[in-house]
Amino acid sequence: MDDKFRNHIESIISLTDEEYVIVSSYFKTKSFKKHQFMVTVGEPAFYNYYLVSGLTKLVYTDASAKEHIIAFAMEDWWECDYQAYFSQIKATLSLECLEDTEVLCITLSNYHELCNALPKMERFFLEKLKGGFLASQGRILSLLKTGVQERYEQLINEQSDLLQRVSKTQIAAYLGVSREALSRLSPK
Amino acid sequence: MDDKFRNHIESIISLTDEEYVIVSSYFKTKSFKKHQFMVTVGEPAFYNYYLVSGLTKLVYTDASAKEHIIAFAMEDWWECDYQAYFSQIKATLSLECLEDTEVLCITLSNYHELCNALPKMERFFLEKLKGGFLASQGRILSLLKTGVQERYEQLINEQSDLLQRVSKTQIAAYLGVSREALSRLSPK
DNA sequence: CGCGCGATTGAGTAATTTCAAATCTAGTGG
DNA sequence: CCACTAGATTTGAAATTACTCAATCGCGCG
Repeated sequence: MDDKFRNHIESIISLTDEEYVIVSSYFKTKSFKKHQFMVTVGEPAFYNYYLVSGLTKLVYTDASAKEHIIAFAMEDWWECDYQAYFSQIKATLSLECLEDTEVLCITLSNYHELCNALPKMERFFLEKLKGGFLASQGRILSLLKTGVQERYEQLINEQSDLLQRVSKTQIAAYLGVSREALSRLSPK
Repeated sequence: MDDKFRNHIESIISLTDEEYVIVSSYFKTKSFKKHQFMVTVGEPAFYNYYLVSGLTKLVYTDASAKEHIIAFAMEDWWECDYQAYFSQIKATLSLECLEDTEVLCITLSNYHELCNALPKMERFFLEKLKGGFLASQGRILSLLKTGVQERYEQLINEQSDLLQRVSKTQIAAYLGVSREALSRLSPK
């Protein structure tokens, strides 16, 4: 049933059947419907989520109710308000489903216990964190390079799958421009 | 001599004297003068640097020779073109000294060997990566919240030390606005 | 058919960039 | 102590870009 998850982990470290059973035991399965919130602003972020399927957006809603999308997450990605999760404080970001979504999730204390029980999982999480860090730095760079046009084209090239699953309003909130400005760019 | 470095590590994991000797043996000391490059675009990023003292900027220079500052790094920070370092490809970012800088540095292969020799160092690096990831996500958010004014005020509050050591031209390149626009903001 | 949502278009306004010139500051040598 | 220079900062003004608010278009669904 969770072959996908096992493959995901084994792309970084190898596991025996017994070890995989141990790993699995620390996770819980959940499902969410489109428009449901996996993390809600003002509430604790109990879980770190591995997306088995579906699509979510990690959002900051500012004082004037405008949404800013920090990241999309889909199949095989991990997502969460990590600031809130790791510090066990209330979430300032929301994680909302844009499609029906299946996840495996783990609490922070289970995460620590799992790393104790199976230290090599620490290497796995380190690699994931590394990936997240590099992706974030790349995004900072693309936001600084100012050219909205360029950012949009880069998105078209590198994440064309996203464009088919997400409204342009969401894309605009991700690129950091108004939906009208996005609409006036290059050949659709 | 390296008490500072030891304290830095021991703020996350504890080390015996012998262990600290092992750790140290994987690092090399270097010093750079103001305006020297610790990482140069087009060359491999051989080292990950721990800054003992000094100040550096991590920069992307775009096609029109405009500089975009991804991050500043100072005492007790780690910095490097991580994309290039971890993938062992040529750097697309430069790391330049804004002041004379003393570092401890480690190659990628030494990093791997160190983690094998002393697995708990993996937890240390994981924590550092976590810090970098959270900082990057915070920066993405502050770039999306658009208000340049707000970004500048946030910088004044949270990094007032930086303002005294860095020119406004650099600050502007970090905030993502022209130096003229920055100059026209709030009461200096 | 008509409703509702997303995308587009239009027009006026606000913010930012660009280029140029003026000002300021710190360090140097007379 | 003063003049001089180089670099950084500020100011000015025009041009560009993006935002906001409003209206319209397009399409799927009940």
